[in-house]
Amino acid sequence: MSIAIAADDPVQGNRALVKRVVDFARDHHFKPGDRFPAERALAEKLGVSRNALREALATLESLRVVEARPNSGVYLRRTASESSFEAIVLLAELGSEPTAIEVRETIEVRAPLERQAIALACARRTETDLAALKVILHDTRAVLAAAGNIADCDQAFHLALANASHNSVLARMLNAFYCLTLPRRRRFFDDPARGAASDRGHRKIVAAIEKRDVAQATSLMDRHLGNAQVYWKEALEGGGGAGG
Amino acid sequence: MSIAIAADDPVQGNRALVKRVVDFARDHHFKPGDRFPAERALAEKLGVSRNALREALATLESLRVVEARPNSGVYLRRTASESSFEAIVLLAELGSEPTAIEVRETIEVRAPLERQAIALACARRTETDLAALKVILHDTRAVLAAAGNIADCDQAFHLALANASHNSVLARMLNAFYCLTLPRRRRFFDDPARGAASDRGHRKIVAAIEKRDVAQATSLMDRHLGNAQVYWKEALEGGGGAGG
DNA sequence: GTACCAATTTGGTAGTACCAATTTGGTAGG
DNA sequence: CCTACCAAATTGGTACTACCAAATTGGTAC
Repeated sequence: MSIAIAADDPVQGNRALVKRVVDFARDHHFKPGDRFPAERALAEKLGVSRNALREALATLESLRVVEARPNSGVYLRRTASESSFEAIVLLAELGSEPTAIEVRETIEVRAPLERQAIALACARRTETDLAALKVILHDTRAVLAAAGNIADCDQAFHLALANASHNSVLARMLNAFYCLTLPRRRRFFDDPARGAASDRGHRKIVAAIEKRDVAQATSLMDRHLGNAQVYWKEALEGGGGAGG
Repeated sequence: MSIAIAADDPVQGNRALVKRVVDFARDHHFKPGDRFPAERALAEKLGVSRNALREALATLESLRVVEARPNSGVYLRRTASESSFEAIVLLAELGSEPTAIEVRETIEVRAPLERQAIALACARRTETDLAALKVILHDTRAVLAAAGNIADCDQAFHLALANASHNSVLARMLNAFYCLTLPRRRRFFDDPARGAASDRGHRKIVAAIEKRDVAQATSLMDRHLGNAQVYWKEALEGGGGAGG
């Protein structure tokens, strides 16, 4: 198990144009159901070719943020809940930090998912899964010894946990959460003490998974996530970040 | 609260092309990390313009199914867990029924999300939320009286429940689940008896939410989802569908 | 064997043209 | 005055060509 995640691109290609289109809607105080200017006009206004704009619109349509009606126009979706969770992830990758509300909502959803993941992992984890988790713990200790930032290790740990649940849907969702919060987590782990505390929690969790002790593992995860939630709430008023 | 959901298009526009690109990878036994033919070559092979192909690739890239590397090529993402959950939803909308494994995994994820939604709904539901739920119950009874299919009512009910949780991230995810399973649910509710049983469960749940009784509401939801799971499992061997 | 350069290949972008369906606006007929 | 009808304009959908910059490739000169 390597530590290669999805989030890597520094706002490039048509991603930047996607952001500009979203910004256009925001700047013009678009409400759900509102219509965008015609493709030709919008392309000229944004200073790009119609092709490039259409690729951006295709992206936004696949995320159910907009809806293109032939011979009519491109419309903002009627409700936010219609659009995809991935839309938030995309915007986050684009540099738009999630709002305080989105962070709260994300925490509320992540907790039961992580709880389910660890419960399934206890039941289904293989020796390979266990070995992968232990390798990450080993790597984490190495980074901590060098007083480094363990954000990547932390992400790898939780992703390995999700994989150990042998539920790819769950893994996809949790991976999206990690991509969403990676920048904040990186800042959070600038404090090595937090990294060490997180690492201790991880080790206990791995031990519980090794014993297949569902009750203890979920209990440990609840505590682990509880710590994270406290930090997130601080971050929402102050300036820090959150851990996992 | 109307009953307007996202899933409506019968495979149109560039969605069809997206499916063809995915099918291309499947037919050629692509493995994670494999490279697609160059855009110009692939466009010709699929009999479409490079523009149309690029729009399809933009869609697949936003769903993290493929990755385009400039001056190199378009590659299938290394792992399935890297790609977005929305990718499954998109493919489902395209007509690719989810596999048995995906159905099992979906159930395992949906349950804790639905549980969280109802818990939050008990705490946060407004009178408006409650009224919306009751309107849907009323509509459902009307459909049942006409021996109709309550799949849309069922979806509206669970979506209203998600909205009552006042967590848009949760609502987005649950909405994705409903879009994913709508065709099967529609077949499931061809049997009016199942519709009536589902309706009874919904009414009890609304009563519990009205009393803000979290324990009872979650208990009722567990039972409600438990019924659905049984039917899903039957559907995986037999031919039916599942309810919610 | 090595260093270097030119041709090819790649995704990224722009521009133009056309199609089909819809909307719009005016006009002829009642 | 209203209706019915038709033509022009608008819209998203598609195709084709051309060019760019970066990377790869292959051969050549040293």
